[in-house]
Amino acid sequence: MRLVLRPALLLLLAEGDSHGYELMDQLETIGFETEYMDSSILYRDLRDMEEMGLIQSSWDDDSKGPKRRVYQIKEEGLSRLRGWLESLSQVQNQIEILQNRYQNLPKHEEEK
Amino acid sequence: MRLVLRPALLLLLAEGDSHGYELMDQLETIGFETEYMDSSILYRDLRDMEEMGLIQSSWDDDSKGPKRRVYQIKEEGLSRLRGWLESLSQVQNQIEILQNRYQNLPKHEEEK
DNA sequence: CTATCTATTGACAAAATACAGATAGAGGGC
DNA sequence: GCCCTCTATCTGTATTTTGTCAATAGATAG
Repeated sequence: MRLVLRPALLLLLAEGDSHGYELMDQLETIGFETEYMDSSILYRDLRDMEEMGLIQSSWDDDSKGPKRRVYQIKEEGLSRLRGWLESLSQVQNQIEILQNRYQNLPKHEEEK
Repeated sequence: MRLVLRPALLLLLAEGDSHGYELMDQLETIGFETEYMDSSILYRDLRDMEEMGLIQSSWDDDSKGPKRRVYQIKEEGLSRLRGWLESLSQVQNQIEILQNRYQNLPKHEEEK
């Protein structure tokens, strides 16, 4: 889900420059199961965020293998990240309420 | 977002039968800002979940005003709710990691 | 020379969301 | 009666977002 994916990508880039293929791996450290993820979504999000002016890219020609497009976070990316994290904490709050109220369902007791 | 909306609707129905218009209000108790929400999405989600066999509806003709379609959760709805809550706790985990790592960003210190 | 890993991109179908109404009963104010 | 507001549900359609699948291409190991 983009809801978490984009903030995750921005955070990783805030921690250091990276390229798509590497970000894919790094996402696992944030709890994403990238084995079931299609990478095209990630690349698309990166290009979208570049269009939005949150990150910028340049070709890394020195590395071996196919060329990499290396992304770097911009100031606007950092402030957007802050904003996204704030709205994510609202989501977190909603989920927490759901979990709590589920535990307190009357009929639920018997199934324990 | 459907990601949280549907589990929220199911939970409310697990707590007791209700109809669309009332659910709209009840959503606020789960942290939704329904003033900015389009009700058509809610009604569509309810009908979708009925098609999925998670809930069932019947007309309440006794109430005054326009007829209400009252929804009731089914067994399948309850087990689906469990499943959705489990995947939501993964999301919760991801968000938590993001928040923590954001707090630990090196450059971040200066801006405090 | 072919299979695999690295790395990015494009095209199209499918699903979700936003937006903008249509319909309709009940009640209050004038 | 007429208008307005509140309750209540539903439909259509445009737009955006996602998912899926495949194409391309350099490097390396066998």
